[in-house]
Amino acid sequence: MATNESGGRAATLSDVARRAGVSLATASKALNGRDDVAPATRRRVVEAADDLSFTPNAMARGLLAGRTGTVGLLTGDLEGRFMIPILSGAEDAFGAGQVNVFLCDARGDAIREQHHLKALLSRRVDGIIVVGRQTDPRPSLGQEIPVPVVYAYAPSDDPRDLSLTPDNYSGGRLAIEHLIATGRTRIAHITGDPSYAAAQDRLAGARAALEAAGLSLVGEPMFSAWTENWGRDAAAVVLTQHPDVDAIFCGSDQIARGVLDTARDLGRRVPEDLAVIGYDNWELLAGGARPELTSIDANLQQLGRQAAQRVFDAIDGIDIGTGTHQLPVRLVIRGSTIPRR
Amino acid sequence: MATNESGGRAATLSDVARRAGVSLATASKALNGRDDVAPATRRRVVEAADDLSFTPNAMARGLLAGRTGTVGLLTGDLEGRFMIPILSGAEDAFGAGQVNVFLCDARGDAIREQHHLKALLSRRVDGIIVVGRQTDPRPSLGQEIPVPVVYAYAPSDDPRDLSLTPDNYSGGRLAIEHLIATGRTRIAHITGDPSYAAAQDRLAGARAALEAAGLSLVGEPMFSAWTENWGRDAAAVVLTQHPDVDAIFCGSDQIARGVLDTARDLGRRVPEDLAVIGYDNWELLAGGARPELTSIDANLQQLGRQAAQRVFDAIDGIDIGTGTHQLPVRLVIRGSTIPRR
DNA sequence: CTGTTAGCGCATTCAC
DNA sequence: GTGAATGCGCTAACAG
Repeated sequence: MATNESGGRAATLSDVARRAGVSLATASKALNGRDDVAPATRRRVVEAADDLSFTPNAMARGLLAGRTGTVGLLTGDLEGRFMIPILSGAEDAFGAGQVNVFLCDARGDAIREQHHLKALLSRRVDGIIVVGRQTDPRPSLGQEIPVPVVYAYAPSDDPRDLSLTPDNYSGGRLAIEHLIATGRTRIAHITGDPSYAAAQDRLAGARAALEAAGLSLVGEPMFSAWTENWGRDAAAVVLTQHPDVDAIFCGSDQIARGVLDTARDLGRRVPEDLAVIGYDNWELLAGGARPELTSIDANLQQLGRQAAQRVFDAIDGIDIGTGTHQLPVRLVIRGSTIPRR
Repeated sequence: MATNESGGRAATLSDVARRAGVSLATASKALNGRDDVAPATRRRVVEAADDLSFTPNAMARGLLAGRTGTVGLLTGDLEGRFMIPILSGAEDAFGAGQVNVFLCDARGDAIREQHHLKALLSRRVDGIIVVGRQTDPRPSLGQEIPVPVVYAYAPSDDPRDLSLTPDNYSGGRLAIEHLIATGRTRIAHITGDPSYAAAQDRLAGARAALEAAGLSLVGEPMFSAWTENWGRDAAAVVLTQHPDVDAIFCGSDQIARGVLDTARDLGRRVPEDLAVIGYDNWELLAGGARPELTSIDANLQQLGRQAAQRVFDAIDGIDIGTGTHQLPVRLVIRGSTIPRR
């Protein structure tokens, strides 16, 4: 709880002006660092403002300026693993630029999303970032929004929008190239829900890399859920049906954790007998695994930062372009693919 | 990206009034559902507003009303595991009440926190929730804040503030009572960083429950890090030094995961030979474990919701009280403490 | 029922 | 250099 400082509302610029014995206009100039004000006067004003712990009313200011210095972050699902880094990156970028972020969680509900969108427009946000929960294209907010919109993670289904999404194809390719570089040739793939674009894109990248090396996947890719349990079960199948497999590319770190479990149960040494590579580079899972998990990092925080930057640019009138941009991912090598020295 | 709808700025209430052929005031009344306006007139106004896709300017409205319908969420560290549910709960509660949330991440930096606080006050938020990253008391924002402040998770160190924090003591007690109820008597404790109040409080609760049953911990509680690796290492020590241990109470789910690993390595069957209980009920870890992990859930989303409710109440002039309130936690039973039927 | 008037807090013309 | 007006978009008194 808190107490009001001076009995009533917050101090206003008139209060400051009165206390400093100057006019409202002069007080404004003095506090805003305009140079057509006498040094002595400025000092008096600043002091008065300080005494009253005056805080300029951003609303009043925004009303005049036409910009609010706020942006909306419209997320599809806060709980998701991928929101946080993106959100964090965006908040970081905006925070440095004196911009404040309205957080709205639509909870995967289109109605709620519409409601939040309306609220954001009512607040006259200068821009909006829409963060989806999957990398599958999502419905566009439409072209009628009066402020710049950038889609992050889940691209918009309208090519006239600007979308930033991780390059899952390259991720799959990177993973396989790394496995091949460490001498693996019998590579299987265990991944999550086949209805996810992420699963399909990573697989496509993986296949391209294999093909480029004159190889192909051992067995069919195994699809099911993005869970540890699925990783365990699938690995048991793979290692039984194809005992000569020397590497498994997993669609997520969770799956990879399950795979590691089963590998140990079946007496396969990782990485000597079997290399395992995950996806997402979720520190909690990758760093806690035994051995630690090599993984693909989608640079999500970076993605959030870039989305923010684009919104910034758009607000400044810079053309930010359109279309879906695939942002680079990176390989993080740990002990599950190369033996410790 | 987006296009401006009508070449210029967003439609204003005057635009609507003009188009409907009424005065500004009438338009306002019509749109705000005041009853002293003719039905026909209202229809015309609403229609005009619709045509122009008029969205009321919340700033202008707020300027008049003295309240903005916004609150600040000042977090210490977005990345942390505990922020999200709290944040999500708060956003949920506020969202239902037409309130929008400013998200500010201080990243554990006092300077940045001060900066964000200033920004929030400048935006004239109606209230603030401060979410800390640990349950240790944190410095108060002070009593000079002109709006209600509620501290969540990390309580304020000033008893004049209102703080909501999970009841770690009860959590420790619940865990032990459950183990005892399932027939365990040789119980060890492996937990995280001893400098965390959470570690100490949970331990204290555990000790109380043991004492009440005429028991005591097997060996000294083992403190180190909140990690899977520590859980593995510590479990090896415990199970070697005290082979007769029949239960391990872990300070976090991560630690518990490590303990499960070692238990399997050493041939202990869970839960038959050894019961393991975690803390936090992190679905990802608890649900993916083999067997699934019994754990203590701190009801963080609920905590976030309650914090929001308190802020609501305070805004409405209701006295929300002071002091640190310990919110109830709950036991979630899974296969690591009771055998599957 | 409807329209006119007066601000909310501030930045920005302009005169002085 | 400084101060008196003007208006951002809107709602709440009033008066017609």
